[in-house]
Amino acid sequence: MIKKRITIKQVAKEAGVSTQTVSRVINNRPDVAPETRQRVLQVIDELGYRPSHIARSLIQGRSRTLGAVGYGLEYFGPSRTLSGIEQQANELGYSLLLSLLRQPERNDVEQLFRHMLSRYVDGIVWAVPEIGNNRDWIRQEIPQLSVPVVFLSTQPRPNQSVVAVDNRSGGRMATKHLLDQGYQNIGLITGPLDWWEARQRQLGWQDALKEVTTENNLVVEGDWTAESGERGLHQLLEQRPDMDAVFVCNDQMALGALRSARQRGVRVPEDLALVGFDDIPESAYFYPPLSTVRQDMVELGRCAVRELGRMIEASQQDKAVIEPKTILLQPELVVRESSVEISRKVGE
Amino acid sequence: MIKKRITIKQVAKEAGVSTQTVSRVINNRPDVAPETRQRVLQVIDELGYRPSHIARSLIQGRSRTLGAVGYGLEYFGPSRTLSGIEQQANELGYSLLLSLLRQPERNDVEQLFRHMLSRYVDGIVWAVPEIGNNRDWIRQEIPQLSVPVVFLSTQPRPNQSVVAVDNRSGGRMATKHLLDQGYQNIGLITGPLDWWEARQRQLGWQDALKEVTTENNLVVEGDWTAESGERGLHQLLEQRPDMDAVFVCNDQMALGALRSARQRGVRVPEDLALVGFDDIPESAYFYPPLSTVRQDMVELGRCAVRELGRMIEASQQDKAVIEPKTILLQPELVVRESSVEISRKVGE
DNA sequence: ATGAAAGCGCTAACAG
DNA sequence: CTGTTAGCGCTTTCAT
Repeated sequence: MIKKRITIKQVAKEAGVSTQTVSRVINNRPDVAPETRQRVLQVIDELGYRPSHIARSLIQGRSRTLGAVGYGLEYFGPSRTLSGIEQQANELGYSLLLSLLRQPERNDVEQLFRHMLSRYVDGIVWAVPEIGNNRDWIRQEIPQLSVPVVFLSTQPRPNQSVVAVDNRSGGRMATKHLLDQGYQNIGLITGPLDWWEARQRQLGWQDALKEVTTENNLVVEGDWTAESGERGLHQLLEQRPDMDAVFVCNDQMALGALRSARQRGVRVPEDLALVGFDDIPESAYFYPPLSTVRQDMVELGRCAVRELGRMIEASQQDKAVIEPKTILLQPELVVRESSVEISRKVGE
Repeated sequence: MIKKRITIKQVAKEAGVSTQTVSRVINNRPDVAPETRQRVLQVIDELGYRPSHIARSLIQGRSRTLGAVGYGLEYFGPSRTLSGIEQQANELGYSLLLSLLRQPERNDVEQLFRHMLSRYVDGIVWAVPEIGNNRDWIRQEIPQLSVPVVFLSTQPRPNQSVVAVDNRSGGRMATKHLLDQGYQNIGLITGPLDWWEARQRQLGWQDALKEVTTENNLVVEGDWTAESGERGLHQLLEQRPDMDAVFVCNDQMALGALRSARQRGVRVPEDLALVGFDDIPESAYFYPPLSTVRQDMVELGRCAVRELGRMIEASQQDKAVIEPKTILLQPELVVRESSVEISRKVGE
């Protein structure tokens, strides 16, 4: 049952060559005589030999492994992102060392980094939302850090590589769409405002309304949950009975808002139009189907890993360190019934 | 910028001791003089030394890393499960090497295992649903495998450790609940029947109906998507206009069924009761709120890792190899409005 | 309580 | 084309 690991030495002995030659074979080096190669390959097969990645890592100081730090896997976005990260890492020939944060607000970054570095990760994808000042460590830690890091969904910073969805643009799209449909008083249910992404969506809403009066009582802060969306809409409608549309900053809260509307006898979209954010698979089946802003989280993850791969390559070749980039992915408006003028006309 | 790794040697030299002593200190061995320890610790701190996990793994033949193989992270269940796996692994002091399968039906298991073993994982959590015969490899591969493996959501097999939710019991609960509420003709929208879990839920439905006639035209096969739930209910209602309740095998399909009912003017639960499966966060906000069967996927993952940890310990100590266990987690019925008799009475 | 030697499994840098 | 010699960073003997 307890198999002893078969080493390059045993293969070498069995094949009557040096370990070097075996090494050359398993690394597909060209400078091996075809027959020798054949023989070695056969012995490898017979013995069931498999190279030790660990030994290689030790020598080369790199492990072909990427560290991924995530948060909130229970939500739709983050799990898609991780999926994208894994896919791209895999395609680039990297393994993934996964760590999940439980308290994204204040994280013991130092220890986490140490942990990953002690495992010789070649780079790190930081897929944790920027909340409060949970990025303050960057300035202190990063300069001493010996591997490239890419940040996801983070406010762009000089000298850092960041990949994010353009939430502001998304918020603008959603709001502009509502204006285009003829709605006048457009409320906002935000995410928790210590989240950078939530603030960006709010800014987008403001952008779109800039020429219209932007009043304070059109905004309520939610916490991403359906429950907060339900409460949020109640409150908003109390404050502003004349409100005829709301940009709700994620689909879950929009679902809550939908219930809220139903309970108050407010028809969507006839009396009130709603646009969400995220395009979770369920939102097409809400009642009514929810207009929303789709962000391609899988692509976000892939994109981050691609960028990280580039940085790793560059640092390996000791070229001038690659210029940190900020990549913004554009979201896409998905129009469904919860915001469509045509229903509105019919309804009124 | 390019930091050279600080080694135990440098620390030893700086502290005026041998590398051994340093090793003892960083491993918290008792046999070091207090003063020596102090000195070494101080040098470690000054130099910013961090032990290399890789070197340790090479020597000890273990890496304190668990391999996790997953699938379908974009769905609610699997991502929760992974979250649980990561949590428990972390608490037990293990890192996680993550691999995601893209085609769960036919997977190149061999290569994946090799990959993980070459990285000296101490054990593997196989969190891929059992679909078709994508477990056939077990008999061939496992005996030769040198590390413990725990299978999630897999049909229990002799000599394998399996942790799964009791889907059959869940199906029974859901159906029995509908019977208890006085519904008579209870249909079924299943998941894809090449999934073991889907078949189990179906068996649960059959169990509950065993004394009632179980007719074939009460069953439709879905594919877990809302769309298939929508189609499924249409078809079922065509076939059996007398049907007054349906157990829908996941919440997404139930959402589709809800729409289907609405479109046909069928009231839920007055004309038709619905029970789902999973208890995704949204289902409490469906219209009407969905009764469902909750499974604790986080606990599933945790439980699997705990079991794996035990197996690893045992194999390390070379005790008689631990007896493979099958652990079944019980799901829990969550009753909401989509199946409640009281509404029914009111409605009729 | 501490140190010296050996080596985990492999590759880099030379030689030949 | 192939072999030799080091040594990655650490721990495990076994001394002392």
